[in-house]
Amino acid sequence: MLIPSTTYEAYQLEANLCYGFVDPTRILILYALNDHPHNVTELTQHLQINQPKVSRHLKILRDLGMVRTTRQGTTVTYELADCRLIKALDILRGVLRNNVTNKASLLAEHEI
Amino acid sequence: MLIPSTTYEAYQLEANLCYGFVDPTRILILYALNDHPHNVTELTQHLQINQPKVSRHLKILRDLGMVRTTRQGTTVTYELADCRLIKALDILRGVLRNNVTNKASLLAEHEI
DNA sequence: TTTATATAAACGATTATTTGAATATAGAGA
DNA sequence: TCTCTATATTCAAATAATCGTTTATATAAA
Repeated sequence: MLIPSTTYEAYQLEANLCYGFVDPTRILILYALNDHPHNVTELTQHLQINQPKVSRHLKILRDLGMVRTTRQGTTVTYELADCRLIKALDILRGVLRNNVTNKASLLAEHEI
Repeated sequence: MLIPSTTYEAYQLEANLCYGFVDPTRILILYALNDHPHNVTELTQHLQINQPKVSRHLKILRDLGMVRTTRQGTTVTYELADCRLIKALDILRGVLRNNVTNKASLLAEHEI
C-alpha cells in the first residue's frame, strides 16, 4: 500500500489550514471571535496587541477561510467562519492537558 | 476585558502543539499510525519518503507527545499517542471541504 | 570483534515566517 | 476638497523550518 503523489497534495491542503493555528495571536483571535464578532479596534484593545499585527493575522485567517468580514462604513467586523474550528482547538487543548499531566506523573513516579 | 500576559503563554503552548499539524508529511504519518502502529522502515516504504525525512518528522511528533515509541531489537515502532488527534484532523478536513465547496459555488454564482 | 541493518542526528543551503515601524488606503463628515 | 478615523499593507531585519546528503549510533548476528 503506497501513497500516490496526489494524496500528498491533499494533505498539503489540510496542513495549510492548520497553519492558521500555529500562532498564539491567531488562536487568541479565533477564541475571541467565537465569543462574539469583533472589529479590528476591539480586538486590538482586547488582546493588547498593536493594530498592524492584528490586521496581519486577520488577513491570514481570512485567506484561510477561518473568518468572515462585514464592513459598516470604515469599521470592519470579523466573525468566526465555522464553529468547528473551536471544536478542533478544544480537542487539542484536551490533548495538551493530558500531555502535561502525563509528564507530571512521570516526574512524580521517578521522584524527581 | 483585557488578556493578561500569562494567557498568551498558555495559548503559545496550544500553538506549539498545532505545529505538529502544519506539515503534510506529519499528517500522513499521523493517519498512517492511526490505521495501525508502524516502524520507521514501514513508514518509509508506505509513504515513499526517504528515511531521514521520516525520522526527523517522527522526532517532532515525539517531542510534542503526539506519538509513542517501543523498541524491539533494532526496530522502533511508533504508535499514535492520542486518538483525539485524528478527531481534530478530521474536523479540520470537514472545514476544508466546506471552504472548497463555498469557493466553488461562489464561482458558479458569478458565472466565472 | 566484525559486519549488517535500523534508526537518529548533524550540516549547509534554501525558503518561509514574524515582527515593529512606517506608510498607504478607504470611507465619513465638515 | 480636506480631514479624521479605521483598517490594511509594505519594508527590512531577525528568526525559524525544511530539505537532501552525509554521518553517527545502537542492536543483533556471525
